[in-house]
Amino acid sequence: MPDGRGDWDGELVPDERGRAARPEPDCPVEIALAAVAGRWTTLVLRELMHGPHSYSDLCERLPDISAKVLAERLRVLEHRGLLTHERLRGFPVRTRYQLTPAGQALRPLLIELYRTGVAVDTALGQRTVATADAGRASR
Amino acid sequence: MPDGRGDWDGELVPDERGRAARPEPDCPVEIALAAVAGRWTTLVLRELMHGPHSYSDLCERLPDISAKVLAERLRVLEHRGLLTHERLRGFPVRTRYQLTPAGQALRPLLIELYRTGVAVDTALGQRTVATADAGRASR
DNA sequence: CCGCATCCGATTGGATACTG
DNA sequence: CAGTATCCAATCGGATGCGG
Repeated sequence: MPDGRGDWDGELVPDERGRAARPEPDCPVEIALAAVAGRWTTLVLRELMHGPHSYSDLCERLPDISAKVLAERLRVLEHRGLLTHERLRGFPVRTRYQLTPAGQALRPLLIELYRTGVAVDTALGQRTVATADAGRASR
Repeated sequence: MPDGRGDWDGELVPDERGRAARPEPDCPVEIALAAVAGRWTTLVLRELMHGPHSYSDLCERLPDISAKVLAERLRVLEHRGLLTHERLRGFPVRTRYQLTPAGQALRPLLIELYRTGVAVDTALGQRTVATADAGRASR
């Protein structure tokens, strides 16, 4: 075996890029994680998933995000090719943020994140009942 | 509408917990993100997905992770109920880290992260080609 | 073998104030 | 309306060294 390990799980690690021994930026898992990383990012993506929005649209729908962080998230998402922005002429000025196909490709991931969160929650609930003292190791 | 919005996407936001206007710790998406958050975390999970491992097993398979970070990841994952550890008697001492059912519930998410990373990559490749054309045509 | 303690540079995200 | 600029406290992750 090239990497000295023959016990890879083909479902979990379908090809060579998933066998990295360290976090590599070109590993698909890292690419996906980077796309949704950072506080507020998934919420911004959620809003953009149902169509283009202006900056102030996003501010309204996410009232507690600061201008700095929102601008930063949009900048990074654009830099990664996940969205584009377009300045619309007229007054007042508006900007239209819109997901690219690459950005829309994140939709199944958001759905899976939600589903997994529910599944973990459920499993923890079961565990609390099943092994009532297993989770109290930390302090 | 309770929240003044009737345009929620039922696939993306199946229930009330996904409609938060801010990152809430009890939102399923946040729960799942928290589980895989942090550098090295998905790699540690990947290793534990195919069975229990000792601390030094993990060190060997992830040679570049520092002891501090590995211990920290294991501590947090345990605190979240995603794994358990068990000290095995004998010499030398060994510790057995093992995923709980809640931890195993992360498997589909890891698979989806990989799949999404590939999809984003592919879409970006397409876009480079597509916008290269569009750019020539429109500009 | 299995970690924890400490130090430290870098990054993060929030608050506030200001501009085209 | 759509952001930028600056400051700041908190967290993160890596390195090193030590203890059970």
